[in-house]
Amino acid sequence: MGALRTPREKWVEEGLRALASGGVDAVRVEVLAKSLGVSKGGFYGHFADRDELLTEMLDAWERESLDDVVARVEQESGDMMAKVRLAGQLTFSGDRLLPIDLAMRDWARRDQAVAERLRRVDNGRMQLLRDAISTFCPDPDEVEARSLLAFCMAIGSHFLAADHPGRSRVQVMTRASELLLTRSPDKPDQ
Amino acid sequence: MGALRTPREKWVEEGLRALASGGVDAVRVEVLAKSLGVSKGGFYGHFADRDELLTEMLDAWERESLDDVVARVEQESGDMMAKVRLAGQLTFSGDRLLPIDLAMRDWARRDQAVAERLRRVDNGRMQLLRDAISTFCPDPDEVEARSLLAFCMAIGSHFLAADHPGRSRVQVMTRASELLLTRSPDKPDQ
DNA sequence: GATTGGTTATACGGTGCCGTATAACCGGGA
DNA sequence: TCCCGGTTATACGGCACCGTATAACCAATC
Repeated sequence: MGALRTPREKWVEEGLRALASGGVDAVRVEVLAKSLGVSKGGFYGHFADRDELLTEMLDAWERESLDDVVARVEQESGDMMAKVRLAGQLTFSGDRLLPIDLAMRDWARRDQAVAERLRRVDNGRMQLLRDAISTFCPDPDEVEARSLLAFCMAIGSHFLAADHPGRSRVQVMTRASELLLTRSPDKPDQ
Repeated sequence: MGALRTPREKWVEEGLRALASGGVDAVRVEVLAKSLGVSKGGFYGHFADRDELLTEMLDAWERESLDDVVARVEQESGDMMAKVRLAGQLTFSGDRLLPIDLAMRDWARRDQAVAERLRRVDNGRMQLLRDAISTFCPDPDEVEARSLLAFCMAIGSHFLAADHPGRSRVQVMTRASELLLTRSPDKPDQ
């Protein structure tokens, strides 16, 4: 029998790379073939059509950015806060997952199936935030609000183009994180 | 002389509509023509090529979502907080500007020229937030952090798919806004 | 080393889009 | 009314991509 010379995973991997750098519309099988140094002939041995590749990409991404991440986070020894930091590092730094994540979010706005996947992933991440913030914030409504703000910042900052005169973006984000992830002084009862 | 039957602005308008619902890659000359009930013949009388339409769309959007908005905001009679609310309403509610805004942000990630436009627009909006938050928050670093968080929430919430068990998204955002746009109790000096 | 099965290159028809060319159209000025 | 210039429809060649068909290929097995 012939061996798998460029297996399914190669196509998925290259597809995610194309998605990250050019959006869904940049995922073209003939383009991927050229990037892999291969003709598109073999593609249709692995996939029925382009759509099948796209859902395969969704599967791979969901697994990698949700299941794999929570697996690694759960065996983290530190406290809740350390777990959140680890999860953030795993998915939002490194040049691989972040651009894919952002592209997925734009894609999800126009495709219901993608939105569903994203919902699963985001719910997983939100739960991490809730657990961490709950350790110092007693009001569940405020926990939810802070979690949303933290998540929105992690994502939204990549979609913002504003400058911060005299400061760097990371400086501002560091300060913002302190506001969100730190016990605020007790409010005087009003 | 012949009259302008479907003038430049019509094409730009339809282009922005396509951008809003399908991203830049959905802005196709022949598609717009069909939407306008016209053949593409006339298009190339107004524009040299598709790129010229795209930059024209950028011009129109920048004008409408920055210049027009600040003009209307400046003649708002209320306090700073009211101005921010008005600006937010003008650009983030209504079904017109918001989807265009989101599409622009994704586009900007792959096109430097678009990123420049977005920067101008975002800087204008950030300044509104700074001015408003400064009225009750004395620490300029914290003003910057709160402004970033508020802006990130306004944008990022549209890219998040997470649920909030037992609450609605607007409820959580309302609570989050209170956290950001309201004086927090003085910290005990530590 | 011949067989065999999946894997691959190549060629093909079809489609959607770009930008050009050309001729028909049409309303205001002579 | 007749021209005239800009506006438009239509047709065209080109390109990129899809999915199919077919034959060459190649590694494992016999």
